[in-house]
Amino acid sequence: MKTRAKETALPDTAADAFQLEDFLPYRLAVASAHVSRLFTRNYAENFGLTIPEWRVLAVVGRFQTLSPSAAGEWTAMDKVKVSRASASLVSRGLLRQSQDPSDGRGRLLRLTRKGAALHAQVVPEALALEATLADGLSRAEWVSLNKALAKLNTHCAAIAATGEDDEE
Amino acid sequence: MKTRAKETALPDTAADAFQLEDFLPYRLAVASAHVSRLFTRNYAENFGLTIPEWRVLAVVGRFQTLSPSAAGEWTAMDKVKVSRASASLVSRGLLRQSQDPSDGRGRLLRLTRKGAALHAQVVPEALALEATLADGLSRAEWVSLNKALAKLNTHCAAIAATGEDDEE
DNA sequence: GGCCCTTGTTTTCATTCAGAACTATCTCCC
DNA sequence: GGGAGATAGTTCTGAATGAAAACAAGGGCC
Repeated sequence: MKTRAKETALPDTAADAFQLEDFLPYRLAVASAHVSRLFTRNYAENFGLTIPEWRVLAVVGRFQTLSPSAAGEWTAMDKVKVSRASASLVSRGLLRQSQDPSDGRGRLLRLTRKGAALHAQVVPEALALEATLADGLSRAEWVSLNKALAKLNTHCAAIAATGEDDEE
Repeated sequence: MKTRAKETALPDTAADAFQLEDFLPYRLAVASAHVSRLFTRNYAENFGLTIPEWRVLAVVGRFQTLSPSAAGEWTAMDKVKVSRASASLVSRGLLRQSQDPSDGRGRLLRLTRKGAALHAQVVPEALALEATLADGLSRAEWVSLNKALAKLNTHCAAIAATGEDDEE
């Protein structure tokens, strides 16, 4: 455009006009990083929890009893991450892990009394932080953001699935 | 106390009902991780670029000449990340770094011919991948997602700013 | 019983990140 | 003009994260 004559005369005007800040993956990554940092700090400072630990706590608190693999599905974490997070929670007396009586390989996760108390304390806090975020948007925007993200997630999962098939 | 009653008005009932998958920070983190992985793979396999490198490339390509600190602002990265990314780009002959004649501390980033060629090649690819993501949503959903994320970003920045003031 | 699958834990190695230290330069102000 | 302090960038450090594979222990099916 302006200095086009100086350097290359390539037909890449589209590339020159590219604005990173309007690029959805960028926006998404930045938003997620912002929000994650907000939550990480809050969980770490007030409860000594990492995000994986918080997720396991949340999902076990919801289902009372859960296998690690089921926890992994609900929290979108792989088994390694679930294993580490629950080991940490167990070591702090927040979670109890027992054998699955119906399957020798399986384990069952369950909150201790202490873990349940923490859960009851953390959830409202998380919702409050979420509400703080929601304050920046109108109700309609908030709802549509949630819907769009949910849809994007399923769409990404679909893309990733087809990608795996193609590879190799 | 498993499912003692369907609904009691106690605070911990709210905690029991908490669904991680409807929690916006969770949705956002999962979506961002999905999308980031998609792009990371693509950039790495096809162009040998990491995401920070791609961001620097994009923003320098747009402004022709840019200081590292300005690049950091445009890419939402700290100076350390910019420094590493540009060092890597320089070492591969994609970027040139020179002294700022008006300030001995400052540097100026600028694409080499090779870097400009890569830029012209990567941007359409990125837009194509973005379009693939957009395919999963209606046009209106896509637009509102973008708007909502932009708004969320500015709101987060505001929250973080006030947080910093309070601390210590 | 033998073979292969699944569940879950642990290890390893490379990458990543936040924080702080460090170099060099500029600006302000005495 | 010369220090104190701020700023631009780079480098270093230790912790966290990730992917991938090794490993242990059971289960299911022939």
